[in-house]
Amino acid sequence: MQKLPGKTVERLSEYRRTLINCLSEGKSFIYSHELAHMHHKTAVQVRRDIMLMGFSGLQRKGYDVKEMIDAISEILDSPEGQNVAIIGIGHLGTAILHYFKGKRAKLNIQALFDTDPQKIDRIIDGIPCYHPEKLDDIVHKYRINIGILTVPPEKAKELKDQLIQAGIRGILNFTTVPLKVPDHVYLEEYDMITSIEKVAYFSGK
Amino acid sequence: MQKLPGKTVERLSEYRRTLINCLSEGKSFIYSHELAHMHHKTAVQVRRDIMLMGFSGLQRKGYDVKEMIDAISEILDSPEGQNVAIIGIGHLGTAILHYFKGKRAKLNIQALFDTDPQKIDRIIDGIPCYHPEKLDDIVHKYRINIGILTVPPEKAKELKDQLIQAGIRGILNFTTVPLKVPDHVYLEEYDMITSIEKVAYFSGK
DNA sequence: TGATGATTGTGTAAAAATTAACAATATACC
DNA sequence: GGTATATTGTTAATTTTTACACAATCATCA
Repeated sequence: MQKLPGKTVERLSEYRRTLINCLSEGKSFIYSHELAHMHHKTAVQVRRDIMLMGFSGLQRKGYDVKEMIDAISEILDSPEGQNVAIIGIGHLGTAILHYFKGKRAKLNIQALFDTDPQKIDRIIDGIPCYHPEKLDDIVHKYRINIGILTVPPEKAKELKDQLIQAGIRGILNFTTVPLKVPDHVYLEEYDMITSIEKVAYFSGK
Repeated sequence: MQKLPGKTVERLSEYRRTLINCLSEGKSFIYSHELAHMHHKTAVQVRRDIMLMGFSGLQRKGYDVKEMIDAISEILDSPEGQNVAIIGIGHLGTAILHYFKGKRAKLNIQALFDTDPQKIDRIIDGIPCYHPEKLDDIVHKYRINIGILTVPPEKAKELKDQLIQAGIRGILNFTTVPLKVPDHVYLEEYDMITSIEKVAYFSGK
């Protein structure tokens, strides 16, 4: 299937989380306007997103929560699963590890990398941590295709290059340095400072 | 001045960081296409952003780096500065604290909040940490107007309400729960899981 | 000093994203 | 069983964002 717009993908991911909560609360049907309200979106947008992914609801009853979770998972999760590495196990890397662990069956954090001797060759929260010099080996061995970069800015470029060299397909860059990647690698960047500055700007007079 | 588009504000924040690096490397002028290239943007977009904020460069010489930093700061930084609190000093809260500390003269992290007895009434990285029951007092005392929420999802709503009750103007929500806020409060939400799922989606076949 | 060429600034066009509008339809109620 | 009504699905309109195109301008160098 044709790739969906990035914005729609983001929203589907968000909807899914909410839907999982709904299900656990025993709610089995949901209206577009309910879901919209929970996400500061409009009902039309929710319906359009759902339409774009090829799912449908029942008129006057809304959407079957369980079916919709499955439909979103069908889109977002690759069937064979994907393996993830976190590069840089400082506070941010650790936060991501905790947030994520066990939440998504199809996204497995397989390896951590850090230069801290206290961490190298230890198991951290169930996941082994290695020295970055082993990056190439481990990426191949565990078929890792996604790297999450949470290293200090001065190391970002070097490790990005190593990840690409090792054949990674996607990078999520949390460092403050914008990175360049070749076309066959998907790059997503997020910058906390920017978010904070944006809040500061819009919450000021 | 009229508020700029959110996207432009984000880019200005990013440009500023790059420009500060340029300056520290002794680069005193920069072309729109150079800045664009560093940020995966087009030169036109950079020029338009600069135009929107009312700054100008010199034809054939580009933009004066120092002047442009000042121009962006004029836009993004409120002159009297803004005071920030981080609510939840787990790994993520700590990461933000470290990332941010001392980086922006006009955004002062004034207080931390956490329920961990090990942290309450201690100074963490130079900033005092309090029990959330003191939130209202401290927000007023230090004139805090921005709150960064990095608490477990089940506590998000309650602490959001307390922040708003205390008169906060902007919230940056890093929890996985979408929040509702009244119109006079600016809300920015970021969800790591969504970013990772987006990378997984677009880096898959 | 005059021609050249690179770069900015910006009106206009294009593309992308969002919203409005409304037909189709299934449910609930009488 | 018939009617009213709430909700979906989708086309069309609108708005927002980005890119194109090019005139204006100023350093540079012959």
